[in-house]
Amino acid sequence: MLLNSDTRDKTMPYCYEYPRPAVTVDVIAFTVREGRLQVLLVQRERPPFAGAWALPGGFVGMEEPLEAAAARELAEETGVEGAYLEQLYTYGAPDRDPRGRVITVAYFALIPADAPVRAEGGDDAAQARWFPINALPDLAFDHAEIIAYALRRLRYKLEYTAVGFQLLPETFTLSELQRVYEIILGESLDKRNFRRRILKADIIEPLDAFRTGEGRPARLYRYKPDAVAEVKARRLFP
Amino acid sequence: MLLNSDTRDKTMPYCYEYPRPAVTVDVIAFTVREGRLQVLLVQRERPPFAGAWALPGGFVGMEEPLEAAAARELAEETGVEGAYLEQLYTYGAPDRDPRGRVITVAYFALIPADAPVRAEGGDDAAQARWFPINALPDLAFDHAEIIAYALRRLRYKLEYTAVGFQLLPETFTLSELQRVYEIILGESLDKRNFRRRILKADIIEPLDAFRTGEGRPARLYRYKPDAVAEVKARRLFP
DNA sequence: CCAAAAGTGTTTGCTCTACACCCATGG
DNA sequence: CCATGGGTGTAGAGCAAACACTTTTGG
Repeated sequence: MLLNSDTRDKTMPYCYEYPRPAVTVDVIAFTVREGRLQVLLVQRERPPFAGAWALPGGFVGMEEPLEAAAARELAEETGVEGAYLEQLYTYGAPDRDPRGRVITVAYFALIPADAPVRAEGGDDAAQARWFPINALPDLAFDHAEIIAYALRRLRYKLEYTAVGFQLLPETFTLSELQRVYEIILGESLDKRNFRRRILKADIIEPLDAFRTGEGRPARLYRYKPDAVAEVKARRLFP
Repeated sequence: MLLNSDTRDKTMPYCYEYPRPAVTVDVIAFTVREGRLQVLLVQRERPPFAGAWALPGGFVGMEEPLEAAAARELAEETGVEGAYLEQLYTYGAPDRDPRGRVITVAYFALIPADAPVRAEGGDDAAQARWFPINALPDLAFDHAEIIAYALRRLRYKLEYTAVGFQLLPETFTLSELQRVYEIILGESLDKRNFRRRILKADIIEPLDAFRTGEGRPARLYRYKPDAVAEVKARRLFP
């Protein structure tokens, strides 16, 4: 079998002459809206699984880094750029796609609550929608498994890392931050302990501004600009 | 460009007609021998990087699961089967291989100290050798970066998971186990605290046998058979 | 009996948890 | 002045770290 032979650099004596799997990226985009953790899904238009919901994703360009492909797919589907992206896992069971061998590199993304997301039918023909994590439709391929794992990892990261900020606007109140944690972890937290822990971590700083609403106005915070770099440094996944 | 078109299922109307990256697996095989943490490397015979040392690895078969490919490469290089294997990360920078686009799924493996490893020139033409982690030769591709990350992850896992047993024979003494931890973490640990922690974790059980040598004989332990399953369950990486 | 490694408890500091009331604002 | 959410401190328990001597065997 001689395939892909025209993409081969003839000066390099190595055996590239085999059929290759297709490589895709899939993105698990999380956001917190309407008090719930939600995941972005798109409706498939073509078989297999036509009409079913699936993770946004697509083929990796031949000159495109993997994370760039994930960022591109996310941007195409939602218009969101610059979101937090992290490689999750690579799924490659031979039968995971009925069309043939497709290996997919899954990324998870955190979308700030105030990001203007163009969903509900983006310019890509496919319809895109947010679904609450506990009310997912039937999913194509092995995407249910992928989402379940992404959720585990998100919860886990939330406990030892400062990644929760990525789901909030640039400035936020401590109560808003706590609510995000509670929604994702699925349990309620003690206000005083939460504030103490977060402040001791020394990754957010108070601003001279307040959010006004019902009740006493709440001080606004932002994460320290250099804490962003630190979150990356602490990452266990490069 | 119409490539790979003969592998396509014609009943499936989807665009597979694009060039594809090659997909490989690379294995970072750790072992503890001669009091040091070591990594298995093979010497490349062909360009690029002919003569340089590299991680064992190779192409993924079209019907082969990713982990199976990693296990196969490891077995071909060392004869070791059934070792602990865990997916590490997928590397896909467009320029990481001068021959063209090669995406590699890296796995790390833990080889028990008593496993009969056929290295030093296996039946595969390439020579294979263990290298101490702190005395690595120049490495091909981005393999130095991959090993650095694998080491970080190994150290991290050792602290919150019971993975250290995978580097020891089926039965071992607590001192041997402690030595493995010390070698990998690069620091010495308090004997009493170490024993208390390990025993409280309730994953190993004492046997009615002793290892005799210089000094007082040491009780042998093994990890509980069902603890193996539990280690897998605790895994954060499916 | 001596060398060598195995084995064993207690104290102390610290971190995490549980818990209840006053404060500032808008209507 | 009242309803609403924001903001604050302390005591007790459980956990982790520091630390030194006795025991068993082989030579």
